[in-house]
Amino acid sequence: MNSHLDKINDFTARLDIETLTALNAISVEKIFKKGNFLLRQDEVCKKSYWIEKGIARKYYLNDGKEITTELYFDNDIAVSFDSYCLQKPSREYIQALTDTTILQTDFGAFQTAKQQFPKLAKLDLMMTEYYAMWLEDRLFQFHTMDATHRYLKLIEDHPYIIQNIPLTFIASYLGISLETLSRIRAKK
Amino acid sequence: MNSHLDKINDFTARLDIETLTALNAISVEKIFKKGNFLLRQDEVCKKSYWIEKGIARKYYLNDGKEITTELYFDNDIAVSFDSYCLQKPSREYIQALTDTTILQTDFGAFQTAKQQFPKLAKLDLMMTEYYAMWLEDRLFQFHTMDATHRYLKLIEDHPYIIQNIPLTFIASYLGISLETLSRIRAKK
DNA sequence: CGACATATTGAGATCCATCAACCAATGTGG
DNA sequence: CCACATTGGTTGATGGATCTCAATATGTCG
Repeated sequence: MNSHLDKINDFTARLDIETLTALNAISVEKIFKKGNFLLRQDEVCKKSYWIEKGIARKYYLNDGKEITTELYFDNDIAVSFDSYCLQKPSREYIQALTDTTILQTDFGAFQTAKQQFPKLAKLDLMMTEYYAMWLEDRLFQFHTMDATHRYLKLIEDHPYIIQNIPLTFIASYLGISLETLSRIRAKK
Repeated sequence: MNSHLDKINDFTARLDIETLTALNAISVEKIFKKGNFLLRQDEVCKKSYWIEKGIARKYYLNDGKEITTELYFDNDIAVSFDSYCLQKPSREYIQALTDTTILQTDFGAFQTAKQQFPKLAKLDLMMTEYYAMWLEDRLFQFHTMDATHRYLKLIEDHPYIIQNIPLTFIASYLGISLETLSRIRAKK
């Protein structure tokens, strides 16, 4: 799985200066304070957000309850995927959980840049593929693992997660109740 | 969600003759008998399979038990995604559930063709995006709906499914046991 | 210190899996 | 054309995992 991420990193590391310059030209650094929103429901996701430093989460409301769909750390890229691809209103919120430094890239400008710099188009495809594989893996976990195993897998992959993120968000990310998560943690 | 599929159909409908000819040149029609495998575990998925007519499923083995991850009908495209993208051995099987006519396209030839015909590259991205959105939606269902609602959603989206596919596969696709599915059906 | 968010713990209810028996339709070999 | 196996589906009893509601505890920060 991570071999694809390696491929992406390798690919970006080898980008020629012209392509990199073009990418920089359409990107802006921004800082979001803890609790602030990079994106809200019903807004169109017009930027991709590269998390330089900090923690963020993506979530939506279902029956008034927040369901966390993704957690972001350093070097992750955050978008509300269908809103970004289709440029339609987002069902999801993206929120900074700590003070977070972000490099945001404009959707429209990126589409234009892709036409001039084919490597950016290639990069776009690779990142989309990576996201699809990540989703497949997450689905696999929901399909085959119970709450305890999903939790163990999560802290195995991201040990630092428990120090930095409130349990409520982790529980909802794992698709279990806060109470169940608390009990799982009490046991082991 | 389906607006993206519309976009794809619209896009393919408008492809120029040169691009279409190139695509045809690297595609072959094949027929698989009911029960036969388009792809087995540990093989590399070197083709994409466009289902012209018939039904197929994708599944993997977990603890010796089959878990169905996707069901395919007319005009769906089947691949074992990570095996196809990374050209590494597949965890998944793809199997014809009826006699099935398929247009298969070679991975390597398609990569080459993409360089010559940018519209194929665009198409590749669009289809990958569509798959990611489909996965997001499926994850959403696992996250928010119980067995009954997942079943009702499935027959709402694909009413013909129950006439054509054994309950065992549908149950495992929904992430529930055969018995539970049977009881759900008995009720409503 | 007080106040509000965050986490733990307990008890009961609910969903669903598992195991096992059973049934109906279909196919096959003798 | 019958005896029997196979496949696909149903039904019942039981237990385990997890949710919900509610009470209590622990933080954390003004």
